Amino acid sequence: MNLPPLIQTFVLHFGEMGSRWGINRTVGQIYALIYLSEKPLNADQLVDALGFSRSNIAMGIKELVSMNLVMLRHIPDDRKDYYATHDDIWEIVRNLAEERKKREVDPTLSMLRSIIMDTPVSEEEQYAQERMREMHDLIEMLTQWYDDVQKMETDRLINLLKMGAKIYNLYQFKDKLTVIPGSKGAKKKGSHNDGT
Amino acid sequence: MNLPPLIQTFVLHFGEMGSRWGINRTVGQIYALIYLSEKPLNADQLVDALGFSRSNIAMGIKELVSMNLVMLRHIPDDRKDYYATHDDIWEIVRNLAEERKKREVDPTLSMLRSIIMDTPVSEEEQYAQERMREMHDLIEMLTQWYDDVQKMETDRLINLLKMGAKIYNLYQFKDKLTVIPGSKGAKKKGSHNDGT
DNA sequence: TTGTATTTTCAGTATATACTGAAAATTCAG
DNA sequence: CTGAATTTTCAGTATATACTGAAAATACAA
Repeated sequence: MNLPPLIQTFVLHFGEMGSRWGINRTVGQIYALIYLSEKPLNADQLVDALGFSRSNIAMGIKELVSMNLVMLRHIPDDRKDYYATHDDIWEIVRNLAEERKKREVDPTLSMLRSIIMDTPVSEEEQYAQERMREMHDLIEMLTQWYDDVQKMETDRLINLLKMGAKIYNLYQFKDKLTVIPGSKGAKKKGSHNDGT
Repeated sequence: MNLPPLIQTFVLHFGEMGSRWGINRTVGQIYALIYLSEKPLNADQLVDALGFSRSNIAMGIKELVSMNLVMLRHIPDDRKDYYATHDDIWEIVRNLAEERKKREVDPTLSMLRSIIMDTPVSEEEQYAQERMREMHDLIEMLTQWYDDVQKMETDRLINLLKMGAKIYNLYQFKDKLTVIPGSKGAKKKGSHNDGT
């Protein structure tokens, strides 16, 4: 590996963290390097820069493409495949979240759904099923929230994040608020939907 | 392994999902079984139920305790150590989130912090550093939001989640809202803090 | 103390995952 | 078509991680 020091530090870090994020070292390093590169990169450039075998790089790229974390690009008069990340880092976060949900949450949710349909045959199973139902309801609530947020445009989302917990201070007074007469599109007191 | 079918399905699922969640099979199964059990369990009961070696169970318990996912309990007139999960599932979610942040986010954030202090020596490094700064700012925004939310009491948090994206509809009208005179503790129009 | 119950550690082994090189498949210019 | 450039596949090998059994450490009743 022969990279500028700043870039090398970042690339190695992503390689090491890979295992904690559910990807392997190669995939982590490939992603890091593409993320930092202004221009799309091809497989040979990745081989040269990172020192993995051609086949390992190919597999890594394949995984990243399937996760929607890197995109195939073509350069005029060049037969090679080039790869780039999204320019918009928020798009990256959305894809990451989507990927994790698919891999880490959805299978559990469907397992829970089916299991809480079954009839418990003992005291012990009855308690266990109750615990599973709690978990199921909680995950469903969180994923519902996630779906709502996932739909928001980036700038709205940023505003919401910046508000942080303060948003709740607004929320808790919702029944005490009213609208200045004449404000276009504003809701009347009591006409809100509390989401239950 | 000899468990009631409902429980066995759940336990095996947690074992399989373990790798995707950054824990191993043993740890996943141990956690699942303790979570479903009404009473605290000791290491021998876990060995009998799951069929792993005593030492493997001990290591698994140790890891779960260090993650704050299971707690040591003692039963009168019994020298054995018993373990239980939190009754409150929201407490579990908080601990899980905290653990993931520590393992998956904090190291990257500190790497980024130090690297964006350095002086880039080339065009290439300059672009890379800009990308890193974007990532740093985004992660910092997300963790700030997370810290805010982490501090909230459970019932407030649930209300907030149930509101989902609808909260933003309230937020965007904040400047058009006023307070019914006499409402205790309510804020006046324009007196809010927009978090910037 | 001593002896027994219990937990923890750790070197060795098994299993799972990552990685490679060679060969096969695909793509596309001529 | 043909054949060179390029990508993909996959069996074999290397590396990393999980797991075990035996031995050491700890806890505590007598």
